[in-house]
Amino acid sequence: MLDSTYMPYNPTEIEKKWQKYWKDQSIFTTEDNTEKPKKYILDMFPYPSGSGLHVGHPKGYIATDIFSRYYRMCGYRVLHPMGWDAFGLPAENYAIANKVHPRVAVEKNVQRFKEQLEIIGFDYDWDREINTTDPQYYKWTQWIFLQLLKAGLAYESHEPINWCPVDKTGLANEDVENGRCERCGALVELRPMRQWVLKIRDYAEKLIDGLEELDWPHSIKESQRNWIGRSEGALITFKASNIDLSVFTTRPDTIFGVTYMVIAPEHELVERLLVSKAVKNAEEVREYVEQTKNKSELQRKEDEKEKTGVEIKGIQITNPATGEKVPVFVADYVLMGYGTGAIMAVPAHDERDFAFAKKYNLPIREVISAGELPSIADGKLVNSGEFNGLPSEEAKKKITQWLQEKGIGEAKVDYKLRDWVFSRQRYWGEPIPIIHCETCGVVPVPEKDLPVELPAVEHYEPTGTGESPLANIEEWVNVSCPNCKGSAKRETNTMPQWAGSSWYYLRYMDPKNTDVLVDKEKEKQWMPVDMYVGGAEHATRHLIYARFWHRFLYDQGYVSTSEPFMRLQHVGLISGEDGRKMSKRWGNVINPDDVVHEYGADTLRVYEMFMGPFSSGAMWSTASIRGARRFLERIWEIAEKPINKEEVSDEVNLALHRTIKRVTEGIEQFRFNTGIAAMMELVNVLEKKDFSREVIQNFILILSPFAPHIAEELWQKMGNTESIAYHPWPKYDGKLLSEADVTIPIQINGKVRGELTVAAGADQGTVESKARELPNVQKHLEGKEVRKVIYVQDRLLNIVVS
RNA sequence: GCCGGGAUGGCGGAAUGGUAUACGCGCAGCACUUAAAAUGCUGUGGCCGUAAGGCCUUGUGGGUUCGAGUCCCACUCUCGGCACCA
Repeated sequence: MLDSTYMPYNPTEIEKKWQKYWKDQSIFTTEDNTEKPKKYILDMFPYPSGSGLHVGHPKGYIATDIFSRYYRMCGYRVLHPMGWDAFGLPAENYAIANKVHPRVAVEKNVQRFKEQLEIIGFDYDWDREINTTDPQYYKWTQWIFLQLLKAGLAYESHEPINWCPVDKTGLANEDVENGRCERCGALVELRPMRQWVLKIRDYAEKLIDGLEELDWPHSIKESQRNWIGRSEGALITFKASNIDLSVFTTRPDTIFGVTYMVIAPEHELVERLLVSKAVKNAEEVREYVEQTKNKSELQRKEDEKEKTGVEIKGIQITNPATGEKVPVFVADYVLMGYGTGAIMAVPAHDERDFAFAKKYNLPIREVISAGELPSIADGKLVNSGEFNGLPSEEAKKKITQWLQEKGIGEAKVDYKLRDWVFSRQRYWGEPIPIIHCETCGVVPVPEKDLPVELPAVEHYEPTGTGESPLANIEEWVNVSCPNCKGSAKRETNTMPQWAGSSWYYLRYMDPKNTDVLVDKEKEKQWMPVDMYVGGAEHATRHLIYARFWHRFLYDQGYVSTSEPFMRLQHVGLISGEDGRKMSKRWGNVINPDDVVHEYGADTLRVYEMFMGPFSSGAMWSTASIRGARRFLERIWEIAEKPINKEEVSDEVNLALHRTIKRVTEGIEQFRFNTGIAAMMELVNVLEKKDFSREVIQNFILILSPFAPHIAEELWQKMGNTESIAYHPWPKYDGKLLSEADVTIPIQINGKVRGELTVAAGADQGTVESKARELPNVQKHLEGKEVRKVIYVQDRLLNIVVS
């Protein structure tokens, strides 16, 4: 019978109690003690949308919470902060839809998010909370932009860019998915516009090389490599009497197969040729160029199958390899955005050129022997003069060298990565700190005048004209030039949502000291981030942009590490019970507040970590969450059991140490599901066996990162007066584990016919003779000849018979 | 099309080349209850068998090995990323 002090498990009560205790006692204030080793554990900070959190959002935060609590107990000083990525279109659109100022909406949403996070019992140091929309924060976002400008990495461009007609703003390449706006799904148009652009391409090589040293998921590294898209090839200049045409190719070995050339319609050379009078069909060409201009990116992609183009008659270019004169086409299957915007066409060895050549009856000359045409594979060269017989690989080098000697070619590495279109024609973002002066031109705002604050306005809806709503605020726009004091206007474009998140991890190290980007000492104490956790959708946006800015700041000497995030883990999405993405639209949203009220925060935490591998997606299951609650209730009951023994049985002790090992490894490797399974197995043992005080104490310690409230409560009930959060993590006894008896299978011809429990390290003779005594083994050996005996110590015995 | 994952009971999933199906959910039977819920106990991959035990089983087909979910080859399906990228 349970004694009179027995209380049933009541999470509502104890969770409130411990959350208040942690707050009142500042338990999770970041430690300054630099004697301790550090761990910087970071979540991708959310942006506070109007709809609040659903149960999928906290999954990553639960993981970093467990991770940080674990390392704190292991004696590390831990930095585990949280903040708000509050600029950007969603916040602004929400504000417009609900007719409130974005600042007001953000404040309200932050409040709501914070409440939702707090009831889950996270160990965030809220003294370090940051918000990208705080002028003291974005002052430094603007400052970084000025440093990029100073370093020649920011420039104004008037090239056509992606324009979203619904969101009424320009977009970066990364914001376009299959020709549609990533955010709203509208078809993206091409618009020539004045834009601020960052030269991320200059960092392509460094961004690829830097991936080497990172402990990131393979898939993310591959995505980034893919996105940056490095290819090695040659830059070759083709000459005609009046023009030079420069092309990039990865297949210089096919140069003898060039039978025509193609220029993208947007190529500036087209216009130059048309005015030169050498062109006989200028009208026709001009018409084609006009036609393609009106095609959107998407239309161009849809037209993929049917290649179109028009020959520029009267112009011929000499193939330097053959000496042959070849025609020149304008065709939109050649993109202005990659390489030089012009290609040497090798129809025999390129599928696109092949299709085009077929359609326009152009010669197709095989120069690589590699099967049926068009063949894109490497092979041996044919029809290639002195290079005949060489394999492609070697020919690429030799031909490039030969072209170089002739002064018309060189080896060249090119990238798919586009420069970063950095301006948005919207209100809710960091103003770009630039002043346009009538006499001095582009003038950076002096650093002492930062931040350039976003003015308070009544109307912040997008204008749709390609100008930011800020352009209408005359008293803000009109300023005097910092150089000549003459009349000047502010830049009215704002920065993209990704700006503030490209350096926020630096601000957490010293959030109050906004006089510097980051304190040098503090930066050295904490960087790099040891564990970064967030969604996979950021693979080619945030994670590339942040690496780019960080690498730039490193090159400029502002930070001490070349990479910001050493280890990265992905959160797998939680979908609704119907298997669909959790969304209002499907009515399948599960609110974490409701789960906490019904089952408790500890149950939510344990359940989400137990659902499956951390980076895999999982479906929410209201039926399954009961299992997590039962697990905690059983622990509660076990802790109520009177302690009968101070001496521990070997069996229980072994079970405990096995569990400590598995939980320890589970946390370090982000395999929380198997860690929890290990603890469940221990519960199964402790329910049936007597155990000492030490056993249950150690169990509560390893449970505490997962279910901190119940752990603190039980810890206190056992007479401890200090928070469990800083109690040393138990160590498992490796010797105990390796010396324990082992049960090994006895196989005959690889089939299990029995098992034996023997002392660890038992020798073959002992095991074999014991095995031969087993009746079932004898039965299977009868009348058979033993050919071979395989013995793996502590693992198995396999008798091979014929 | 190219690049990268993945496929294990009714379900989520576990397994350094060494007893496949741990742990949980669900389900069934039993106990408690007037009853239900909750809780506890027992069972739970398939087939044969009263049992002991046997045979089969990790998407498909081959291979390496004493031994393969795990390694190799070919394929099917599936999920992500990229895609007229020269």
